[in-house]
Amino acid sequence: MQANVEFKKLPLEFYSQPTLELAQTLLGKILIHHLNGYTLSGKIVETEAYLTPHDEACHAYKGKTPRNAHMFGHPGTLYVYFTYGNHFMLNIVSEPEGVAAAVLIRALEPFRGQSHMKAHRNTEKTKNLTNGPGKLTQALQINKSHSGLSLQSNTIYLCEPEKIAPFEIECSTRVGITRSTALPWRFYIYGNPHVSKGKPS
DNA sequence: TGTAAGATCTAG
DNA sequence: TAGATCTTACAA
Repeated sequence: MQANVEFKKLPLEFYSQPTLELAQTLLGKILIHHLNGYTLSGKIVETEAYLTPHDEACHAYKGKTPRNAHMFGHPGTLYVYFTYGNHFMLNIVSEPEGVAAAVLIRALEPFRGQSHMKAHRNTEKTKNLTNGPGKLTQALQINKSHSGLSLQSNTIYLCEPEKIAPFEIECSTRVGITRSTALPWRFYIYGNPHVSKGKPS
């Protein structure tokens, strides 16, 4: 008997939709990471879209570099990068190969493996585990070595939740950037307590 | 080889 | 509210 069949892995074609639509449809999906024999998972509650060629805030706006190469890859690939000396950012690559676009996962609602997440984050507050892009990668132990990994792998992947509670999608300007700040490409589940404290203008 | 900037977080 | 922290990119 397989007890672990309650979730259905999202097919590759799911990631082929336009980036702005993908950023919205990713809300409510379950992100799963199998690590050292246990499972860490959470529901996506906040995303941001980054899309060339019109987005100056996108890492690949000035062209392809070794750092952002995965952003040009297949849809459904992970793009993880390191910033501010301390933090990894988790992105899901979208658009056909050769087009630089990705959706940043900004916040999760913790689901499985919360005790492990608390240990990774060195905190006891569930609310403080994954309510920010740097926090969720620390809680789920995601780092640069995962960049370029396919979401069809059995290590990290996305699933459709068994029951989908109705929710309202809210959009706003993006957080923490200095260029293209007017684009309303941040999406989150309205009223969810795990959404990060963004300061949209 | 040197310098500046950055999709953040935490403590005070 | 400001500082920590270090990788990446770019110019000389």
